[in-house]
Amino acid sequence: MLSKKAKYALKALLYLTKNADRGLVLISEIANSERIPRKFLEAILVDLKTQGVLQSTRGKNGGYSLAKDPSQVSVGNIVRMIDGPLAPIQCVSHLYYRKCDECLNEETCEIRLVMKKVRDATAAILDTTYLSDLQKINVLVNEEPL
Amino acid sequence: MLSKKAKYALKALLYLTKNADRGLVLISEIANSERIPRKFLEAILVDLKTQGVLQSTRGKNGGYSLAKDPSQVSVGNIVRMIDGPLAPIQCVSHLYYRKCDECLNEETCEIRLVMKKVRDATAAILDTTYLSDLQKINVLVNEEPL
DNA sequence: TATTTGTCTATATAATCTATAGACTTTATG
DNA sequence: CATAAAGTCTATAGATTATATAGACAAATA
Repeated sequence: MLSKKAKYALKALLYLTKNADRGLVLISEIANSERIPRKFLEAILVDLKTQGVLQSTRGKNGGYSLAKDPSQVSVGNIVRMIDGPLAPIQCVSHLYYRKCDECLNEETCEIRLVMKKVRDATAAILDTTYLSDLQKINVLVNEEPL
Repeated sequence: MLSKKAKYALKALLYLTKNADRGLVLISEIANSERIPRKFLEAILVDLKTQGVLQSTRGKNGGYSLAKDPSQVSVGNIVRMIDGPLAPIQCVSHLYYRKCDECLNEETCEIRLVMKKVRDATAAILDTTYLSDLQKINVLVNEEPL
């Protein structure tokens, strides 16, 4: 399960992607628009800034904007930043690999093999889906005829 | 992330699958062989029994065995029994569907679409992999030449 | 009736998730 | 230079879940 934190992060980043032409956007605008608890969102944005996905300016007229091109930030990147490994078990993770405590022989672990498939399938989707891809999805929907 | 509980459940079921011909197997044997905390495993097995995957007999010569044919029990079944939904977000789950609290329009939610792909890919793997499939994996490995 | 084995109930600890409060710092602008 | 508007930092708190452990209880067999 994706944490709420990660879901909020994705929503916030997508909002900033959609509003990239408007320059800096206020935390509270994002919080209101996406119905994310204000203070919780603050912490998430600081986190994303630390990780280099966002940039911000303080003081009057300040706010947040993307630090990278939306075509360079994948959903997989973001989920990993907030929640850690995509893999259902760590012994199958690429970036967060760790041996299972109780496992005697990793080579012959059948569960490991199934979970590896799941990890690979998940990564294949999330690591090839970028913010820019998500943004495009509803363009047609929003362009309703007058 | 799969919980340890679910991983232990899978390991225990796989162990029982491999030892199906031996009749009833002791909790403590499973716990020792798979290095699962004994008392914790107990609770898991009771759970799996309640859900109809296992059967047990009390008293001397008692123990656990599978209640179904291993070709009828999928990894997806088991994971759902213990951890609930396979889906990364509930709004995309088939059996545990629930609307996201903060979501205004589910139809146009881009995040929902990516996560739906992940859920479908995961389900495609786990719902078509049965205990019997897992059991087969190491048959060749174990049949080492003398 | 003693022993073996599963069952039930309660408890404990730790971690994580989700969130909130409030003081502080920076920046623009009048 | 004072004020207002914004992000930042630190602390905390409540709830839930994960991961166990202990011990009394019930059933089956020999």
